[in-house]
Amino acid sequence: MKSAGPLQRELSIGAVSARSGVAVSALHFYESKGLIHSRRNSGNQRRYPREVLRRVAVIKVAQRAGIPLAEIKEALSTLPDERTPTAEDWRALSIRWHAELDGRIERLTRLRDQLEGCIGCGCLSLRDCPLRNPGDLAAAGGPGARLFDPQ
Amino acid sequence: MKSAGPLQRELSIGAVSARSGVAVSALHFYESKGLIHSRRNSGNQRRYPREVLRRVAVIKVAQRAGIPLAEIKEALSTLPDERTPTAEDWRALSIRWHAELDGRIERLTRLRDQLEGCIGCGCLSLRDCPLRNPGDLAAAGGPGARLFDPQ
DNA sequence: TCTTGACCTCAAGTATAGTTGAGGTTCTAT
DNA sequence: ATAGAACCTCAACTATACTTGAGGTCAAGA
Repeated sequence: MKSAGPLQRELSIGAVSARSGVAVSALHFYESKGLIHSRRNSGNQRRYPREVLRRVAVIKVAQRAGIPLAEIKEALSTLPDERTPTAEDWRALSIRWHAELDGRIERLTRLRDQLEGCIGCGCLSLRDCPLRNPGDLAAAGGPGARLFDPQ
Repeated sequence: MKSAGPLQRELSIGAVSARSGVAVSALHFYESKGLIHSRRNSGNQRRYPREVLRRVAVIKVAQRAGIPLAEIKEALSTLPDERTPTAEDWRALSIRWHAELDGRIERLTRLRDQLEGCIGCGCLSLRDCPLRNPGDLAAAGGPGARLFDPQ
C-alpha cells in the first residue's frame, strides 16, 4: 500500500518556498548558481529532496553571517553529492563557519574599540591613530601606500 | 610673508586620493552621493578643505564596519555645515557607530553560538533549533510565517 | 610653446543578490 | 472538462558601490 500521509517524499518549489520562507525566485536563483539542485518531473517542474530544506536554512544562516553566496556554495560543495549529508557532514560545515565568524567578530570588535579612541578623540593625531594613515608619510611613500587594510 | 611650506590650504582631488588611499573615481562617487563636498577653482577643478581627509577616513572606517553609504551620509550630515567639526562633533559620531557596532557584534556572536548547536548537530530537530523554523508549523501557519528574523 | 599629466563630465560596465514581468505550460480540484 | 493556481524560461530591472572608457579641458615644467 502507498503512504497516504501528507509527508511527501519530494517537494515542489512552492512547498520549499513556503517551508523555508525563501521566495521562489530566490530558489531559482540559488539553483542557477549551483547552491541547490533539483530533478524535474514529467512536466518539467522542479522536485526537491527534503534535504533541500536544511540546505536552504544553512544558506540563509550563512548569509545572515555575511558570507557571500559564492563562499556558501563552496562550503556546501564539501557535502557529499550522492548520499544524504550526515550529522558529521553538517558539523564540518559549522566548524568552518564558526571560525569564519570568530574572525569577523574579532575584526569588528577591534574596529569598535579603535573607533572610540580614534574618531572620537577629535585630535586628528596622524601618528597615533591605528584607524588613520599618517597622510604625509603616505604622500611621501608613493603609490604603494594603501591606507586601510583590505579586511 | 606667505607660507612657503608644502602645507596647502586646499587639496586637489589627486592629493586627497594619494593621502587617503581612496581612488579618484570613488571620491567623485562620494561627492555625487553627498558624502563629501568641494568648491571649484577657476578651471572647474575640485578643491577640498583638509578636513575632507578625516571625513574620508571616517567613511572608510564605517564601511569596514559594514555600514552602508546612505547611513554614513546620514551620520555625517549631523556634522556642522559651515564650521569645521570639533572633537565633540566627531565623538558624537563615534558614539553612534559604537552602538551600531555593538549590535552587529552581538548578533554575530549569537549566530555563531547557535551555529554550533544547530547546523553542527545534524539532528534536524525542528522544535529546538533557533536557527531553523519548524517547517510543518510554518506550512500549517499560512503565509504569515517568516522563518528567519530580518536582522 | 608645447607636451604631458591631471583634471573634467557623462555613459556604460562590473559584481552581488536577487525581483519583476511577459508569454507560455502544467497541475489539480471541481 | 475546464478554470485557476502553480509552474516554466528568459530578459530586464533594482540596489549598492564602485570602475572604466570616451572625449575633451586645464595646468605646469622643459
